Amino acid sequence: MDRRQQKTRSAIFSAFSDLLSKKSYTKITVQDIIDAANVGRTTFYAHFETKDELLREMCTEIFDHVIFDGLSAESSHDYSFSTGTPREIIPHILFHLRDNRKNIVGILSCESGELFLNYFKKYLNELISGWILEPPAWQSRNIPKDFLIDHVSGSFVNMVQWWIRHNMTQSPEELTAYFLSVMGPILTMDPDAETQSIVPVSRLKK
Amino acid sequence: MDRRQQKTRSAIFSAFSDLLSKKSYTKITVQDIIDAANVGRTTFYAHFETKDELLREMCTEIFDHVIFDGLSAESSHDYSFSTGTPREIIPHILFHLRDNRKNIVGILSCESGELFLNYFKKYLNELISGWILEPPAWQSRNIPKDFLIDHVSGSFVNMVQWWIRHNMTQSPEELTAYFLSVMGPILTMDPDAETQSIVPVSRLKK
DNA sequence: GCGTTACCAAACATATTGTTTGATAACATT
DNA sequence: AATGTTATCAAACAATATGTTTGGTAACGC
Repeated sequence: MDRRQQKTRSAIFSAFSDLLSKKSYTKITVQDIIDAANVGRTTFYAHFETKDELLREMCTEIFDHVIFDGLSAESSHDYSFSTGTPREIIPHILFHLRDNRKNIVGILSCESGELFLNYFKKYLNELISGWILEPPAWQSRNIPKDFLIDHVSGSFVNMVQWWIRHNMTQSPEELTAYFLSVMGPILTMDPDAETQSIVPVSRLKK
Repeated sequence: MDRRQQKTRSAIFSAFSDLLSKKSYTKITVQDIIDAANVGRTTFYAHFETKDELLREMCTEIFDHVIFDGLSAESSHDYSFSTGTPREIIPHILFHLRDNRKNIVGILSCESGELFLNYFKKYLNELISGWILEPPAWQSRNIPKDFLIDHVSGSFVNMVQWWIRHNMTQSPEELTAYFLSVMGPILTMDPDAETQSIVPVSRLKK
């Protein structure tokens, strides 16, 4: 890809990210972005059709290259997430989120964060659907599986929002413990399931 | 209040609600609302300073007069929610939501629903904070109480979204059962707690 | 070095916003 | 029923945002 394109693209992303930390998405105009990124009007529209598409692409970029790339690169060559338990993967994702807080917090901490989190949730659904305990247990209670998936991914992004509101002071491990606790027996792919659902706290506090 | 004001106000609310079911909040212009409500430009701005304020007021109105009025009117004269268990109150709220689906679905089913749901969540927090099991059980795991409250209310609005995506086909009781199940032992104000919480993991594993 | 391509400023038509005007009619009050 | 008040309206307004077109410049890949 042409270096000029890359430069422009990242200038726009960066400017947009900055603006999002100051203003709500709705109030940001294309003109604002153009000014902040210091690019020509024509150039902006050559890259993105609308402001909405800019947001969408930025979300995709962050999740693809920042969060999940790290995952697949470190754990194995498998690009899917079938390897790894929630207990391993969750803190991993949280670490990456915290590492990229500069890029992410601006987007999440304002009104527009909701849009971003929707994309996040969609990404997570694929991952999480493999974590839900299969038929015998939960299905037998006639709770639809897609309800459970939606509950787990919704709870996850909800937790991330909570984390950010608290300035990410908790450690990823701590947060993972919270999460697995409130998920209770829904997630049971974890080999050591009995330590998972409850209590590790004694160990945590040491 | 002047009848003309009421008429205008509800005309705007109604028009806005209709528009929200067709377009995303961002794409709706004040002009659209004015045209749909068939009111003068000046009139709109006499009622609402901005489109955002219109949304905010509409949310407040719905939650105040539609959802929670019904609650306090039927259960007791107590305006707070300290009476009643989650098992009683949750289906109650869900009923009211479904009764008013015409007003609500439009707001929730599109992108702008996120804004609305944020208001919803704030309303719920007060109610839910009374439902969280106190110290002995959950607190001892060192999970912050505000995390739990946020998790419960977040899960609730998440569920409502899921419900709407499924055209509210499930009954409020069914949905309540789902909810209490996934909440597990977090909510234990319910007298008959054993049927409420999930399950006895031992039973699960059989 | 050459052809391609991204970039830019400037100007453009169109649409939206929020305000001001002055006139009309519905309203509450007596 | 008369009166003073107030909500409504259309029309016009300036200011701003959107998205497109133009033609010229400079960086790029090969």
